[in-house]
Amino acid sequence: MRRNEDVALLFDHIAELLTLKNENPFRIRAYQIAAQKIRALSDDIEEIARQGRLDAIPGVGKALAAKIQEYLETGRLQYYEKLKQEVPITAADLLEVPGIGPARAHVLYQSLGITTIAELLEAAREHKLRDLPGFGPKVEERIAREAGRLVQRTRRLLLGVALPHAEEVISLLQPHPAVEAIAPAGSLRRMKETIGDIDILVASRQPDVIVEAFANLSVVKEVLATGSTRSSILTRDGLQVDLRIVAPDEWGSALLYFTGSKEHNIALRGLAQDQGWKLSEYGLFDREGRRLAGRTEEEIYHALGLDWIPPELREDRGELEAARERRLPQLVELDEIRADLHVHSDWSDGHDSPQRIVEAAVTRGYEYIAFADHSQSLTVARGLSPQQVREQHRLIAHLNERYAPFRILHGAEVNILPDGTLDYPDEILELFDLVIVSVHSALDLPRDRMTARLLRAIRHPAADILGHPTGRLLPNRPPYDVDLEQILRAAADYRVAVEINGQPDRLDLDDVWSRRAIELGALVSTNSDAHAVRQLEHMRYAIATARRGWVEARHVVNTWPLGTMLEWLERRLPARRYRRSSQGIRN
DNA sequence: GCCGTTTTCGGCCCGACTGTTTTCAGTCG
Repeated sequence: MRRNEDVALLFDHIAELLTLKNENPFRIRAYQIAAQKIRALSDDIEEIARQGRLDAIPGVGKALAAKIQEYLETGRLQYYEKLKQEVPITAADLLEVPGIGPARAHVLYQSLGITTIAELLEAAREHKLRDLPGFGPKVEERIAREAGRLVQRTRRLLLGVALPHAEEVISLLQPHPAVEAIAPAGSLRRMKETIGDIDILVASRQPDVIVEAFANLSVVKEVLATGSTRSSILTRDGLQVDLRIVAPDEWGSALLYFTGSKEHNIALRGLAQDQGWKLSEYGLFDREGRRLAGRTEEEIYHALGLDWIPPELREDRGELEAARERRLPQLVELDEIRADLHVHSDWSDGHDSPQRIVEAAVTRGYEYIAFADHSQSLTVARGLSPQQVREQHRLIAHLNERYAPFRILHGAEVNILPDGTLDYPDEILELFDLVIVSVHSALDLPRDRMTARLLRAIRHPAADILGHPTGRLLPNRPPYDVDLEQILRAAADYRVAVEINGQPDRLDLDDVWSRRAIELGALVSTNSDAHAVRQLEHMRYAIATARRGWVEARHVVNTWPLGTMLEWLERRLPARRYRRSSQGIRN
C-alpha cells in the first residue's frame, strides 16, 4: 500500500509542474486523474506492476504505465527529474494564491523568475506585476492582498470545530419564514476531517430577505461580503461562514453541486454527458434543453441510473460504480451505536466521575459502556496503579448493581510499551472486561520496530481493541512510521478491533485506512475517547469517519447487543466467561 | 495523456464573474 501513495504524489507533482509550464490542461488532468485512481486502489501497485496490469488501472494508459514501471524499478523517474530542472517545484505554491491560475503562474515564473509566495508579495508591493500580460492594477492589488493573507494563513478547521458552528448558524436561520430548506454544503457536508470554508446553502424565493436576516444573526461579528444571492460573515469566534441562496426548484442540483467533491461532480457530469445530457447547478437537462431533474438530489441520481449517494462517499473513489450496480454500502448510523468503549473518568485524566458518565451514557440511549482509564506508566495522565485497578473493579461492580440493566464494562487503555509488552502484569490484565491497547510513548521508533511492537500487542490474549492505531494528531503530528497494512491483517486474524477514534484532532484510523481495514476483514470500534461527559458527543465524528470509510454496522463491534459483545470479549480469555456467570449477567 | 455502441482522432464538466480587453482569457467553485 505504501508505494501507491508515492506514485500518486509523484503524479500530483508532475501535474503541478506541467501547470506552471502552462501545458495542455487535459494532459495535466490526466496526471491528476491517474494520481487519484491510484490512491483509491485497494491493491498494492507493485503487485499490479508485477502482473503487468498497470494499464488496466482506469486513467493509466501506456505512457503512464511505463512511467510507473520505471519509478517502481529505479526509485526515480527521468521525466520528472527533467521537469524539476525546468521549473522549481516550490513555484507550485503560487497556484495556492487566489487569482493566480496556470496562466498567470507561468507568466510570473517566466518573466520575473518568481518561485515563492514571499517573492510574489514583494513584487506585487513594488508594482512589478501590473504591466505583465494578463495582469493589471486590480489583479496586482488582489494578489498582494491574498498573498499577504496566505503568509499568515489560518489553518483548515477541524471538523469537530466547524460542524458545531455551522449547526448553530443553521439553527438560528432555519425558523425564518422565507427559508424553505437549509443545509451545510461543501467538505463539511461530506464530513471531511478538516474543512476549508463553512458553506451553508438555503432554498428561498426571497434571497434578499435571507441575506438581510443572515447579516443580523446574533453570532455575526462582521459582514465580509454581500450580494443578491450570497453573503459571507465572520462569527464572534472568528470563523468565516459563506451563505448561498438558491431557488427552491434548483435545491437538489445546487446542493449536489455545492457539496462536491469536485471530482465526484466531474464524474457525474461525465455520466450525464454520456446520455447527451447536461448537468449543472441549475438542473439536469436533455439535449433540447428540457429539464429532467433538479428539485432533489435523489431525482438527479435516479435520472442518471444511480442510487442516491450519501455525501460522505462523494469522493470519486468507486461510489458511482457502486451506485450504478446497486451495491452501495449500508453506512453505519449514529443511532445504531449501543456503546462507547473508550471513555476516561476522573480516576485517570478525565474530568467527570464514573457515576456522571454512566448517567450521561444512559441518557444518550446506550446499552452499555466501557471505562478505559490510562495504565500505570502514563503518569502524566494519572495512570492507575494495580491497586487502583482493583479498587475500580469493586466500584464498577457496585455501579452495575445500581444501574442495571445498563452494563458497565471495566476496561482500560493500556500502554503498549516500546518492546510491545503491555503496561500491566497478566493477573491485572485479566481483571478487565475489555482492554484497549494504545501507543503513547516512543513514537519515533523505526518502522520495523514499531510494526513488531504493535504486532506483539495485538497477539496478547487480553487485547481487544487497538486504540488510535496511527497516533496522528491533526494538524501537526503525523502518523508514526508503521506497516499499517500488516497491522490490520494481524488485527483481522486475531479478531482484535481497530479503533476509529472520534477526538476531532485524531480521527484515527482515518477514512481511507478504515476502508482498508474492513476490506481486510478487520472489525472496527468507533469511540469518543471522551475525557468529559460533553465529549461523548465525539462519537459522531468517529461515525462520520467510519462512513467515509464505507463502514457498515456489521463491521462495528459497538453496534452489537451486549450478549454478542460479551461473547467476543471471551474469545481468547475464558476467565471473562466465568466472570459473566458469577455476576449473574444475562444477555 | 487517456479513451472509444459517435473507436484511432478529437474530444476531455459547467457557468459566473472579473478585469482586461476590443471580443475574451483567466480564474473560481
